[in-house]
Amino acid sequence: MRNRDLVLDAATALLAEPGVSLTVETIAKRAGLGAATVVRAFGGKDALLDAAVARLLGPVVQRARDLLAETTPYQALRTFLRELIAFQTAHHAIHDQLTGLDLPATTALRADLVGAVEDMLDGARQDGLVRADLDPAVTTALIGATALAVARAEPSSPDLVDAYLTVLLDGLAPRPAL
Amino acid sequence: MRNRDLVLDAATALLAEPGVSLTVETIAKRAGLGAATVVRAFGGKDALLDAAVARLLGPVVQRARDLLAETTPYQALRTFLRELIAFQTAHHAIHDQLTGLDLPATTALRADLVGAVEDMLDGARQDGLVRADLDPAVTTALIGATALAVARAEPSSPDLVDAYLTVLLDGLAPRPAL
Amino acid sequence: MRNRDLVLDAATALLAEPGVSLTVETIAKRAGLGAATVVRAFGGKDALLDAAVARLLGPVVQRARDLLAETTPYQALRTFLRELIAFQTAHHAIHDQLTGLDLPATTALRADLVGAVEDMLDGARQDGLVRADLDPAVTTALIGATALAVARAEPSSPDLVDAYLTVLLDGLAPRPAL
Amino acid sequence: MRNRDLVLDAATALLAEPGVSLTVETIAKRAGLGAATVVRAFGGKDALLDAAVARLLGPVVQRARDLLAETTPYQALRTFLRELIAFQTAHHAIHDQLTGLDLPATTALRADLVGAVEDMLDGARQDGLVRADLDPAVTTALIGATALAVARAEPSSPDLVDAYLTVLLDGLAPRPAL
DNA sequence: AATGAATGAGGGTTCATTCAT
DNA sequence: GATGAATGAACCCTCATTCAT
Repeated sequence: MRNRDLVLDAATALLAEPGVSLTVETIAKRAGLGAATVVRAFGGKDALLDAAVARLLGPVVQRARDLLAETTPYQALRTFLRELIAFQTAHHAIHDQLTGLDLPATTALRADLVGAVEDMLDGARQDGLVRADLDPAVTTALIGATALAVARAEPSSPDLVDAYLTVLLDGLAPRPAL
Repeated sequence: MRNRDLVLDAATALLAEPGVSLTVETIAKRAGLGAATVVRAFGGKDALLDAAVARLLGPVVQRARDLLAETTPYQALRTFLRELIAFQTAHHAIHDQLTGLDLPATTALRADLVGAVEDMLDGARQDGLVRADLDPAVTTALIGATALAVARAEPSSPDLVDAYLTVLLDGLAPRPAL
Repeated sequence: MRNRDLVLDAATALLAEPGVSLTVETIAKRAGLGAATVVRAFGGKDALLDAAVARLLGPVVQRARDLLAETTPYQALRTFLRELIAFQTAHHAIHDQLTGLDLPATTALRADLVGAVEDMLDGARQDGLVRADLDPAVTTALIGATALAVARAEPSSPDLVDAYLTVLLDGLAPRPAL
Repeated sequence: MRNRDLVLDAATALLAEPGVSLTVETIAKRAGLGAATVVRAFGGKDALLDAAVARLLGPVVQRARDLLAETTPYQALRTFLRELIAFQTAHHAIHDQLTGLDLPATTALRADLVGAVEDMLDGARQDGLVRADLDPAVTTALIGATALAVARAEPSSPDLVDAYLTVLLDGLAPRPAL
């Protein structure tokens, strides 16, 4: 069963390469296995990709939870957003090829991740560091959508990420009294 | 050729319908033509979709230029961003199905559009309405990436768009003197 | 669309050859076409076989109805059973390869055929030529099951058919008064 | 080898369950063994199924011989046919999944079984209880084919079996003198 | 010029069988 | 001797593209 890991490694690697086909055959070849073996090990392409993405996403969610426990919500948000973008940049192709597939584990982890970001935002709002005139859920959705987009922007540059974080956090800051 | 328009209309309509297959046959059926006619009229699926997307994007670019001529850069930016997001929301599926295709006309128009936004930003910056501590090109890229993402967010809601524009423009505002 | 007939002819021919694989590729090769063409013409293997079998079964059902109209029920039964067996013998493999497939047209025609046989039996019973101590539906089922089996027996011989009809009809005759 | 029995038990059980896949893996899982073990124990799927069916058929043949020794041929025939049908009904799927396979042991046992039925028929004919105007071999073939079909009829009902035996035996009875 | 028809390439999946452990 | 793992072959199906009509 160590081949499960071989397959997941191969799928992960391909997920990080933009423009790749991401067929079962491609994954199998990358793993040094036959296509049938790959299918058999996971029971279908969807399940395979679900497992691969979930394996990638798991540590990210954990990191969000850890940051929430270790530091202030606002600081957690700053740090986590930067890391999240770095992660998504590194796995550039994740979202591209996955539309229309049934990925229950991935969906669940994404919900966890959204929840963690919402917790960060709520805490920061209570600490007076995030404006209170925006709906929390909408704000979380906004961050989720835009962070992903920044990570996947072509070409991706550190400057873009810096600019994003600057604009976002300044835009989220409480409005100064007039 | 009148059929070119029929095909483009059909492709445009299908581009706006999420979850549709967007095969040559589907487009042809929608256009009331045979599949071979569709291919022959454009020389391939990529060229067809390129033409369809370009035809959609053309008026958008023109609108950006018009706004620049009619009003202040900052106001043009505000108005255009909202309209751009509405446009992309309406043609939700555009980006989904187009990854990996070769679309030269679309690429060129996107460059035009980016240029127009950059002009808006430059003008607004010179008017003192946008912060000057961010690289113009990077800022434009940031807007391009995030506006697209907000438009394609699931579920799309007017609240999300409002929150996006609020946070973005506040985040882009010049920093108050301390 | 004359290729629909080509495909149906090929499928019919293969249906008559015992031991053949009856794959889409086999059918296509027999028809002198590509496999994709065959699938495209019918929308799937099941639909193709359904059409082929239905095309075979249609005249058989019609013949049953004609016999009912032309002659006495008992005579119709005698004649039809012999012809039915001859038909099934000629298309030996029909039933073998079709278990588990979804064949709506075939199923409907089989129901028609069963209905016709039941009409023959009912009429013959009322004419006093078939015993009245057996349930009509059960008797029809009995004939259907056994006629098919006789037709598919290996090796099939005219003697077997003769013996079957003799035994069946004698066995179905009204019991003589003691 | 004790595993041979495990495998045969599993195969036998699956043979009795209609709608089951009857793959090597399914059989192995049912037997609590690995698929490779199953194949190695018999040298192939055909041999495995041949052994399984033969093991089922053995007692049936023996029962036929016992009945011939214990009672009159006609009574043996009546009893055996009912039991044979019950047996085949219970192992409904036997014939469905076995077409096209090479099963020498099964074939041999079927020949034995046919021989026993022929003996029953011959005896009954000599006792004046079965008509003499039909070829013995053909009559045996007729019974073999139809009994199997009745057993496999869908839906199987006791009424159908009763009707079959009634019609068959009445049809096989000597013709009354005119 | 238009198209119905055809298809080659490619995708996912199943399964009996083989082999290293 | 037993098996988890691997796989080649085979199957059904989709689709952009080509071609004879």
